[in-house]
Amino acid sequence: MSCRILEKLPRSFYARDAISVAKDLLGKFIVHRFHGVGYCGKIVETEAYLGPHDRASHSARGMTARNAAMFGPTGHAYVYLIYGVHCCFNIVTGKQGDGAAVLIRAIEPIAGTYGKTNGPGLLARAMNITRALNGHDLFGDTFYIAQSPRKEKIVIVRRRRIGVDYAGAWARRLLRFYVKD
DNA sequence: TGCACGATGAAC
DNA sequence: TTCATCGTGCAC
Repeated sequence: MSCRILEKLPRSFYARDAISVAKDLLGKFIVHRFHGVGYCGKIVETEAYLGPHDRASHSARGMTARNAAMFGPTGHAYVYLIYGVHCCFNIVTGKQGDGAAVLIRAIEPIAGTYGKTNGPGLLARAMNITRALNGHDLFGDTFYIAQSPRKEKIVIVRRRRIGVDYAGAWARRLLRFYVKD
């Protein structure tokens, strides 16, 4: 499959503010190899979670056993369980200790995926991303983010984040990004 | 030790 | 539109 030749994103890509990373991740590829199967998907929707000051963020209430990975080194994965059922895949951004991350909400299936991919829980399942990958460095050979193989023009749409109404003013900020259509 | 809640998904 | 479902975090 063509995913093998894709170039990994440099670590400096993630060492920026979550908003920039969330926008720039659109169109990039997630590659995951597991039990001999290669999963590959194009990122089409993300959300930025800025850090402890962002009330909608998991890091808003300080570091706990669950969200420790979110305060870890940039470019690592933060995978958590929501509603006791679904896994959600995030990428740590900024500097270590920032508690900032970008949630991957939807992908476009390229290879190896099964089922739907248009939701945080669904895409994790489709790509076999589990909590075993929590804290995983995204620069290994089995799980990483890669450049888009060809330069394509994408139209980015900004919207409010989903399911964070409890976060007050933070819930209204336009921190969700997706590719038009 | 108990309980309320949620960055959801699937059924109806 | 409604509900199942259960790991977390926090109250007691």
